[in-house]
Amino acid sequence: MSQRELPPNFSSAEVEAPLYEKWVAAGYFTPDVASDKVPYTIVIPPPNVTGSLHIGHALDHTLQDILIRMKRMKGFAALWLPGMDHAGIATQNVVEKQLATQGLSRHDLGREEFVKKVWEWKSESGGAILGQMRRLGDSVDWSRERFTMDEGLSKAVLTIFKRLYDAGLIYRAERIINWCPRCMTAISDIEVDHSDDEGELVSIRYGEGEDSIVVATTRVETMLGDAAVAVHPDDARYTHLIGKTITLPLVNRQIPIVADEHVDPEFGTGAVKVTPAHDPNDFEIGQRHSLPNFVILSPEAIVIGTGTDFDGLDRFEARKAVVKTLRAQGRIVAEKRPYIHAVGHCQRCDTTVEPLLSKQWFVKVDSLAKAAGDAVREGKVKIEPESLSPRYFEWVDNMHDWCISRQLWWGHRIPVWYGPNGEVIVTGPDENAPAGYTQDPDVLDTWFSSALWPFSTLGWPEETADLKKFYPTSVLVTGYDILFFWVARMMMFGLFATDGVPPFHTIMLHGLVRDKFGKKMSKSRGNSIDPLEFMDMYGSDAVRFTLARGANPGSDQALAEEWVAGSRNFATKLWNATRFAMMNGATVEGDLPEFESLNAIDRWILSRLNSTISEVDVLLETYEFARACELIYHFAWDDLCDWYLELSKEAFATGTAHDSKRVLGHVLDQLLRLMHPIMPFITEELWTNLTGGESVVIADWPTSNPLHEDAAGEKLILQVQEIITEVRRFRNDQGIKPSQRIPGQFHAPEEFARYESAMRFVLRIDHPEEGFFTASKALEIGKFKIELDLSQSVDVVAERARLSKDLAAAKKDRETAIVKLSNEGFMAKAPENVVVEIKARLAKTDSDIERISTQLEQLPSA
RNA sequence: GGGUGCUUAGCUCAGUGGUAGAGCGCCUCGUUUACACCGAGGAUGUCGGGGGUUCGAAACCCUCAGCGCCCACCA
Repeated sequence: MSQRELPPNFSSAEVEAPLYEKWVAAGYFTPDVASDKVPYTIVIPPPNVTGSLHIGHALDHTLQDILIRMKRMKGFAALWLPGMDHAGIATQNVVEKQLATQGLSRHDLGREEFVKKVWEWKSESGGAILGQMRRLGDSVDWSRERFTMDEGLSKAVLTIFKRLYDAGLIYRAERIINWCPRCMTAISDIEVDHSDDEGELVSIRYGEGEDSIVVATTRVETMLGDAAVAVHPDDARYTHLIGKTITLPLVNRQIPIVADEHVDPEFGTGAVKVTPAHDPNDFEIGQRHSLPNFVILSPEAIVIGTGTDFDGLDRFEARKAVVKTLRAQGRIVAEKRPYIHAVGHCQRCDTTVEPLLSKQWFVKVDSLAKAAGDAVREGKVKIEPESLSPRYFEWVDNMHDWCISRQLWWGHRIPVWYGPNGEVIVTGPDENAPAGYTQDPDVLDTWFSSALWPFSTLGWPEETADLKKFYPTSVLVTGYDILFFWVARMMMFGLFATDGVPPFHTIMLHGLVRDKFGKKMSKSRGNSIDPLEFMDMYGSDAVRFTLARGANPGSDQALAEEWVAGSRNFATKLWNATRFAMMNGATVEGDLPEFESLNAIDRWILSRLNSTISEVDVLLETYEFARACELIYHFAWDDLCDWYLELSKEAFATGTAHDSKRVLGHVLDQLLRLMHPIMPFITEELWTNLTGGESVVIADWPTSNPLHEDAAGEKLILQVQEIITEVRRFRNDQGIKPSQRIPGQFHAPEEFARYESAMRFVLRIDHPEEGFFTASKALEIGKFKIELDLSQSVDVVAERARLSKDLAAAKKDRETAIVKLSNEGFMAKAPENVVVEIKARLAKTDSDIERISTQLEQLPSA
């Protein structure tokens, strides 16, 4: 009769698309700028567009969407700032790789053609991602999409650049920067990943006889560019050499021996070779001692201009060759191999980064970073969870100047023009350089424009209505891994551009998604998870719920297919429960019956609903997604499905459930609203079917009702649950099948009388008939007693085992209670309520022990 | 080297002073009128080791051990 029914797959276009269109039609994605309520905005991160949805993006969007949906249901003018169309080096890399398959590089195409190709690729992949985000129920305002390269953002970039330049915070200088010989561009400090690699530490003797000195290096080839040898000024071993010159081997250049505080006399020989053009430390030493910069590597990292035979060799070939030659000359004093040391790699392509002397544009970060740190220190901006704020401070307080120029073609062109006579001008929006000027060929670091996101997307620098209404934004939700890249920079630029207004008041940081063993996901490991696959298999709601359920503030989450399957099961459970409720006439029509007039079962579920609503509300407001999901899960599954529906079945079956139909309708109505942000699609479908309402997306957020708090009702049902569980355990131990009906007689206190029939229904215990054999078996739970007529004899062995186990447990409880109560310290210092509780526990164990002992004695001796 | 976490049931993780929890997995029984993507029942942990504070510690302090992440210009 009952037919198995499964909900539709809410990730399929047929089911998801109409719901989505409905939300659009309901105006859900258009923020109500006229709303009186305080606006609520969330900033979403600009994902690295790679053409497919990364699980990390899915997590970002899920959490953000949950907050936005909740706020909109609460009546806020909530807005979600989009950020899909962001351009990074990653974007350029993808296209370069495509070109490489045809044996081409970007230089073969030329700047214009290349940018065109990137655009083409982006519109395809960007579109694909938009569609994928939609399947998660993403409540982004699509009309605000595509900001990166359009005029709106360009204007913001030009404005901020000029302001910073005029304020003296952008400058051009020749510095040692991180250079990627593969990408052929400068990259900033944080785009360099350090890893401990196997290298070599080679000690080389410079000079002859008494004036010789030994230096050690891991990059032997750089000795070709040495400009000096440095020692510590207080190092007695070398004082006689300071100021002298020495011959640099292979190159035969005379180089001075200088004294510099930077040198650590404890390390190695206490003498260090100085290569100002190829090492940041050495560059500084060079500056202090006016040393020349010998550039010996090309942008491709090929040795050049040394006048030696090594010219033309790749840096790594040159390293070997130089060692070989020096060894032949007897100048190698020691070689340590392998020598493990930190080596910088390009974050994008993993190529070993080369420190290179180069003329680049920088942002002077001192004042900006200070302000960014102070905003958090002064409490203007809160980092959630707070435990991650030291990470922020550590970085913001120790930041180097930020290299913002990139020798790439995709991105915002640096708005600096050079005149024929060496003039330098910066053009703001709507300004043009005079004829004959040429523009700087470099583009800006992608994070330069990203840092403008919170206000550029709102129309800044224009004083738009959106900007007035929604800036500063309320909360930024993102992974902690992006704290330095993006968050700190938004803080710096936001504070600068808007005269001290921080771009958001809360930074909510979530963790990273890892595989089911808690291991980092990586392509090479093959443990990457594709959220789209899971959405296809289990539905978008299941993926969302899984991600939200795992999102404990600031900590990583392990994700496996089993969890997603479990969430899908939960969705199915909800689907079936609602279907069952509606079959039994659950309704939202009319007023809720007077609370006091309801039976304890109804009052209990309303009371439980009440506390669930208030707790979930608090948890979501404090970004405790995982705990909110747990509460909802257990309320829906345990309280509602396993207990309320089971206990109400008898009333529904006998047609005596008028009030319960209304209560059940109310509970589901409220529960579905509460769950909507977490499982948008299925709740929309169920809620509209149940209530006939237009859309749950525009329904009011549920509020707790203090009148529905009912401690007495909860206590009574708790006892009913204990009784039922005990009887079930007995039946199970006795090997009585769940479906087998047995006759039984209830002896219970007055307050249980009203619920006897419900309990009989659940327990499958029939009223006694003629010939009822009362002596067969009596179960006692507290003051409650059930006599059962077992047609077969009682399984004495099983029953003895069961009772013995209960007895042992009770005795153990009694023991711990007695120990506590006879402890003078405890009695003197423990708070009153704890003492009362322990005393009650003791009383209970006393009566339990007596009852169980009696039962044991009455058992036939096998 | 600096910073910061973690160590609780087979696995992944909750749990900030009052008798140890969840999900998954495992064992037994079961098509009972929502649901086998299910129901009922069950087993499983001296809460990393050692000290200390406290009437009472998984939780607070010290220490040791192991693991992780971030940052870092030590040749």
